[in-house]
Order: sequence, then structure tokens, then C-alpha cells
Amino acid sequence: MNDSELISVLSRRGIRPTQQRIAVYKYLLTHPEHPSADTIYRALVEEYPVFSRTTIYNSLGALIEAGLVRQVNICADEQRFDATVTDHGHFFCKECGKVYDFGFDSPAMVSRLCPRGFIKEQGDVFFTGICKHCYSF
Amino acid sequence: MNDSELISVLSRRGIRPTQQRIAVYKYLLTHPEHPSADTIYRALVEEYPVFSRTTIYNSLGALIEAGLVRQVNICADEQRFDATVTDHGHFFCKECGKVYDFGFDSPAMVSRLCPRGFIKEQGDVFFTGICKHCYSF
DNA sequence: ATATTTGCAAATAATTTGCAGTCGA
DNA sequence: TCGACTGCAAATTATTTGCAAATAT
Repeated sequence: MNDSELISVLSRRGIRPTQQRIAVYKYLLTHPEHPSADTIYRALVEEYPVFSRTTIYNSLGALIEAGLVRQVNICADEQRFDATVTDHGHFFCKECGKVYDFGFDSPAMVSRLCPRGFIKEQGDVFFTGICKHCYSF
Repeated sequence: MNDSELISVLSRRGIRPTQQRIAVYKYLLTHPEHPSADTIYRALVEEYPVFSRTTIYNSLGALIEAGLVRQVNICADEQRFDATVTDHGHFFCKECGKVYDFGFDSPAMVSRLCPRGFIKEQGDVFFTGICKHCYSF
């Protein structure tokens, strides 16, 4: 996605396409490893020396409100963010600390877990354990 | 579960059954609504005037290590705790803020979602939305 | 033009840490 | 007794807030 496409995406969602929001959204799109607010901040100050932490939080808030970004409660100590908003699972490896995304063979399976009468808006499946690569050792 | 049963449960798990740990564990067992560390603290200082927040965190840590308590990433701003350690789902209602527990029709279903080659230790299914009761209005 | 957004510094809130005193086996 | 546990106060860390200056439509 190039910048003008990003601008129109944000506009269509009803939020002003400021440089900062575009930068944050672009960073999330190109870094699917679920960065924290601080990770995004550190990466973006490099590129745009004037960039504050407040703005990262503001931008993430706006993007979440617009439905373009998801907040994932993966870590106990900090929030992680994800530009993939369709239902998918997360696997957190205790060994290497990485967060892996995985799809579902049948997406309906997850919805079927939701109790009757409850209106599901967002569904998360989250595993903790040892990942494929760390287990090999 | 009475106190002497609790003492033997903690002992068998290899942690010292101190009064504070027993009180915290008992509180979690009798309050399945996933209290936060602060909620537990406020409830327990009433009963045992000398009880510090540090001890809540220490006790929770020990209980988690012993496999008797689970930490649930339900809220963005604080950790919640749960004495049910078997796999089960959580539903967070945006309207009333309550967290509902629910079982799975077939527990194997959740494990089947875990990607091949990854060793699952803990599995969480978490839904956000509107609960049965709030939806009625 | 003007309402929204940014960015700084200070505030808040959850959790952790250092350490002296206490408790449990 | 002795090492593990508690509790206080201070430290740390993620996130939020107030407000003046900058920016987008």
C-alpha cells in the first residue's frame, strides 16, 4: 500500500490522515510481530526525529477507533498492537518471546465456541507454550 | 475447601502455606469474577488489617508458579486472576464490564486450533462483545 | 478559519525492588 | 535455628492528561 492509498483508507474511516497516523499504521502493516507502543516509538523517532510517545498513543487510539488496528492482550506488562483485524490466533513462546500469528482451518470453529445469546464482536484465541523452533533443541 | 485442606494443597505443590497465600487463594476460589490484585488487596485488608500489596503480588506469583492460579489478560490496564486452571473461555461484556466464564462443548476443539509442532501449555479463548443480559435491552 | 492534532512535561496507576524484621518447618 | 516470606517505602514503567503551538481541511 502506498501513501496515497493509506490516506484514502484513513479518510474513508473518518479519521484525519495525518503523517503520524500514516507512519504508525504503515509500521504496523509492515511489522506483523505485534510491536508495543514503545517499539513503534523507538522505530519511528529514527525516521521522523520529532515524534512523541503521546502521539503514538493518540494515533493508535484513533486507528483502533477506526477499526484498522487491534489491541492484543498478549503480554502482562504492555499492550501489543496488530494491523490484522480479522479473527486469527496468537501463540506466545515462553522461550523466545515471539508472538506467532496463525489462521484457523475453519473460522466458524471459533464462533462456535461463543456461548449462545452472547453477541461476539471480537474473538481471540491465545496459546502460551514452546514454539516449533525452540522445541527442536 | 477448609483451611487444613488448603494447607495441604499448597504444601503438595511445594510452596509454604502461609496465612497470606491461603487467604489469597481462598479469595480467588470464592470469587470467580476474576478480581484484580487491587480488588483482592482491598478485600483482604478488611479482614486482616496488616496485609500489603507487595504480599498480594508475591502470593499470586507463588500460586501461579505452583500452577494453582492463572493470570488472565482480560483488561488492558490491569491483570486479572483466576483459580480455575483448566481450559475455559472468557467473555468480556463491553456494556456491564463483567467477565463470564464458559466451558467448551468439546475441550479438544481448542487444542485442535493450535498449530502443528507448537507445544501448548495454556490455551485461552477470549471474546469481547455484548452479553446475554445487556443485549435484552 | 477553525477545529483537530501534536508534543512536551507533569501526573497517574500498576507493579517491582531493596531491605529489615518476622514467620514457618 | 535458618532460610523463606512479609511489609514498608521508594523506584520503575506503561499510559494518560493539560495545554500551547502546529496542522489539516
